[in-house]
Amino acid sequence: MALGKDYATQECSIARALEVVGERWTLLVIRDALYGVRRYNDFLVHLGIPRAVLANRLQTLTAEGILEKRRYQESPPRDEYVLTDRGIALWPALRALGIWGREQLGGEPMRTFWHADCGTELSPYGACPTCGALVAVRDIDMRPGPGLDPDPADPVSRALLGPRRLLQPIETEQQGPARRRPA
Amino acid sequence: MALGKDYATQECSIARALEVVGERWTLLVIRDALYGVRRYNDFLVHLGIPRAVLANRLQTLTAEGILEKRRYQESPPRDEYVLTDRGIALWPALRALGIWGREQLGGEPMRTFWHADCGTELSPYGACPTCGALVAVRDIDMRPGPGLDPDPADPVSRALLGPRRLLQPIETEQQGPARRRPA
DNA sequence: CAAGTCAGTTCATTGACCGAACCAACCCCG
DNA sequence: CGGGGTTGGTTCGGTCAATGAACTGACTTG
Repeated sequence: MALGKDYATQECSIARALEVVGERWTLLVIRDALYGVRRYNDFLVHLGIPRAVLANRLQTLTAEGILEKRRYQESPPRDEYVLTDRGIALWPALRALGIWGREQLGGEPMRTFWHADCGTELSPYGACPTCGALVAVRDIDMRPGPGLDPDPADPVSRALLGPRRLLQPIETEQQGPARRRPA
Repeated sequence: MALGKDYATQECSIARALEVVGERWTLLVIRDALYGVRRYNDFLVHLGIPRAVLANRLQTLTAEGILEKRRYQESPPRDEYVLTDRGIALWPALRALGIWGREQLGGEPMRTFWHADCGTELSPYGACPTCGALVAVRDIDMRPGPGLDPDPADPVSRALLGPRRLLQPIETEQQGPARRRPA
């Protein structure tokens, strides 16, 4: 949201959090990053966000220490954006929002979350009913739920069809340059 | 945020939740409502939100079934805005955001939350360590924390100084009409 | 009736978002 | 080397929302 001057005067941790991650699109970028999206173009097509806004959000989130920009190849220089611990710590907030959305706005669950170590589905607040303890984000398996309606035209959406570990990088088929077309 | 057309295409409960409560100021209005704020003017001065935006948000939230508009006196007709169950259900998401804000952005806790029945401070995810179970929002006591820096000019801020039950309506001193001034 | 409160609405200005176009670096193929 | 293609941006005009200040209208009290 970036309430600018007004949020700054708020005597509240919630307001300060929203000052950083409350802007339009920001939490969805972080959600995608948790799902394993790391590259500019993957965010772009999966979110349907305007290019300028995405560039702005990635820069802001990097400056806030929520994402880290990392060179992952040199030949054509390419960077990826990876969540830091500070970004990963937003998982409980995102999950709480998602649960509210499903319970209150109706619909089948789109994705379900499981403790990878023991195969139990997570409780609403992220604990494992079998183990009793909170589950680290890296130990969470995400599986498609009955309400999921993927977009076949979107490589990221396709990559998220199978069960996946959270934060595990998505491999969209690199289409490489200059492929001659069939016709 | 109200991503408008774009959020609608998102195959995700988080996006649908943000479509409803993600706009600027919206979550802060709901936070205040959880703290017991109910009246237009109290939201106005406590949040420092532009009047037009507040009116818009209250109307939207009422239409979404998150707030309920209620006539509480007739002589000058006055309405108050009270959280519905759907609105109260946002408490875990707001708490998760607040915890992230405090842990990641630094600072002392502004407010602490306790199980009213047994006097134990709540765990980060809203459970009572003593009783073991989740605590209903109405059974939560809010107490000022070390980081709280109240604004003496704001009646709501003053009313929130003492320990309070969540959702318990705030009584700002009704100043009534037409008071002659000291000078 | 004057003065003041509460809950808005109206309005001009500013800023953010949007979509499309454009650009630069690079890579491969012929 | 040139053409075509991809990635990751930036630039630009149009539009839409937020902001702050002023105004309205119902009401009440002195």
